[in-house]
Amino acid sequence: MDFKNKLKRWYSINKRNLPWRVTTDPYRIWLSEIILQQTQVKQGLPYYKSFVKTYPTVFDLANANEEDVLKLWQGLGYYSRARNLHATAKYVASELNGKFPDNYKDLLQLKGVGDYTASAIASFAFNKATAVVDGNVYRVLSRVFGIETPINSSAGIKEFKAIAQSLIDTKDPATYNQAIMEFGSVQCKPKTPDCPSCPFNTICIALQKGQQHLLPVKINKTKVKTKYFNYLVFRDAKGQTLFEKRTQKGIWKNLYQFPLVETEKSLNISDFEQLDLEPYLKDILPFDITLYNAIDKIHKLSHQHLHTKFWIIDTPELPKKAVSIKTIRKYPTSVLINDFINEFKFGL
DNA sequence: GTCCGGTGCT
DNA sequence: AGCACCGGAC
Repeated sequence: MDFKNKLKRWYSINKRNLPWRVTTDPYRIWLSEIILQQTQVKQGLPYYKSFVKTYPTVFDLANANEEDVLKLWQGLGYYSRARNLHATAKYVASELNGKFPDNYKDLLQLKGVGDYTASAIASFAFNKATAVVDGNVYRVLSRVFGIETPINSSAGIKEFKAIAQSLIDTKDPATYNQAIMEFGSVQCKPKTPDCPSCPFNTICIALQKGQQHLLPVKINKTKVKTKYFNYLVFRDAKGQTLFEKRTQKGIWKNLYQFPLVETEKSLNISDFEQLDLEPYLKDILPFDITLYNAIDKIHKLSHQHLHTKFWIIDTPELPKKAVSIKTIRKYPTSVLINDFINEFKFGL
């Protein structure tokens, strides 16, 4: 049996009864698809019901106040969906006589309708053979066929769309589309796929390799944050400095560093003098401050760019916890601090 | 805490 | 291509 027939057999046994699956009314299908974007069935279902009840037709929704629509949407999140929903209802009601477009290309023009939703409505309401590709489809196809192209790359988006389209049942595209998404949602789940009972467990490439959890591949898009670090490099008459353990979680936990002040932006000397350094300087007076590096030293980590300044603070006497500068190389520290120590040499 | 997920905008 | 938008599951 081929992929689509196995899938449809699985679906006929395992499908949930959901109200948008027993209608071909484009309005209700569109409404359900907008609600279900970025939203699980369990969370979206009560909203779907209340929208259908409050606004049984696209004209009812078009005639509503935006505030009332937003109120009904309250709690679902991504509120631009509700604003787009209302705008599209008004457009369909007034410009299209209440008739939704019946094909992928025209559906795509509607506000709030992207590639997935246009394909979904075209197939569910108009029986067009346009394959849907949502998060479930990416997961199922990448695992069953062992496709490692990142799903959030332009190559991956094209590749998965083409594969989905090649697998679709052209005789009954609506059922096929429902089936593959339901399968991804119920059986081929992100964290705990039920492989032992899976109809594809004899052909699934990911299962053969034991790599279900590694697929689909996503490019790490952890955005790089810019942070501004100011290290306070104290020196006293006895050749001591303050060097302390970084105990907070995150980078460099349990490594040693000079006292650190993180700021919102890069500081010049007068900014620095405005800072409230009370917690660092309460036992330390008088002092003289100079900036070691006028240009920020930029230290790059995978997810952070640290713009760093080293402030040299001379003072006659430091508190008891101060350590001899001669000993600081013995402490574990970051490359950033180590490079500074090697470069600055503390005038030695 | 981290992961998950479509569309619109730039 | 990168980011903003939100709430829930785990």
